[in-house]
Amino acid sequence: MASVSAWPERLSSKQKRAIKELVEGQEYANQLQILFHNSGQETAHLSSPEKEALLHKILRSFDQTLAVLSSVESAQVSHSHTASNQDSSADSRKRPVSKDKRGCYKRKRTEQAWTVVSATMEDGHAWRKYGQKGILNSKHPRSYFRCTRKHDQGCRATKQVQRMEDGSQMYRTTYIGTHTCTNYSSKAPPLIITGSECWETVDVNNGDSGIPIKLHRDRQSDPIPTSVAVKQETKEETSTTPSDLTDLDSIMWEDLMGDGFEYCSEPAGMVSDVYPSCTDMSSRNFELEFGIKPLEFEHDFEFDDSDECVM
DNA sequence: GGCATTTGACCCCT
DNA sequence: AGGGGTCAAATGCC
Repeated sequence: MASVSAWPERLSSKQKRAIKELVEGQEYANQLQILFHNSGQETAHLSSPEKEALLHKILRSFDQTLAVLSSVESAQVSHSHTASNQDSSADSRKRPVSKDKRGCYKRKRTEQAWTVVSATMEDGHAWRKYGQKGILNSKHPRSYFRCTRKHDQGCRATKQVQRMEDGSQMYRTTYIGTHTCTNYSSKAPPLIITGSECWETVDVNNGDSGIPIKLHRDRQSDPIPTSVAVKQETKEETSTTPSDLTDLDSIMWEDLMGDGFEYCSEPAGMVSDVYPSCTDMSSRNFELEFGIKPLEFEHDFEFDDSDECVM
């Protein structure tokens, strides 16, 4: 168990509190995992309310963390807006050119991300394309979209869409960040699930929406398509619980958490095989969320506390 | 005119 | 150093 005592000095109190909350959540998750491990054995007497209480503690911990991080972030955003408003006109396009400033930005590193394989790029949200790039060893370019509410509501959701390499008409869409806007139409998300290439795809019905969902099941260990996984990646420090997902995300989580779906509970070793693209931290978060194995948060990660690029 | 898309430039990260 | 992500001017569309 890592200690939380040796904070980097430059971390703000809020950031320290965020880390503390994460550590607490980790402890609760470990406890819960032990309970599940031992269920049916000597701790079978433990009531499910006890487990529920632990679960609530974990969720609360993540909520607190996200709240703290959000406040830190919004403070930084408002700070950068203040700075930029001082030296530029209202319309960024009309500001004195300064081509040097092009591309001046802070790359996002803290957003939750997950991948969806879909026959369509539509998902009920309004997106605006802001870029397209050819990707090395990929036949198809990758398109970059941001939420159309980015500016008026500060929604930070983005997505990347790329045609599948297998020649099918499917698109692999990576969502980064959750919608904080209220722009979501009632249109059901087309597809939810993704997995690694070693999983096979099974079509099932998506209830009212009439849009087929492709489930990826593990051929090796799960002959019956009950095991579903969302390839959820969390970049760096941010961890997300279903409770903080909004709109589309909530629906997705409900679909996944509802009857007939259960999360993979393969041994820890399998996790890295199934989710090869996850970063260290994201794997940990995945394991944490699914209670797969005990984990240790690194405390030497850094919050990006530097000033935003002034446009 | 307003908004979306295209596309080359620029910068971050590995 | 190079790939990938983002910016923003130019352009297109309604």
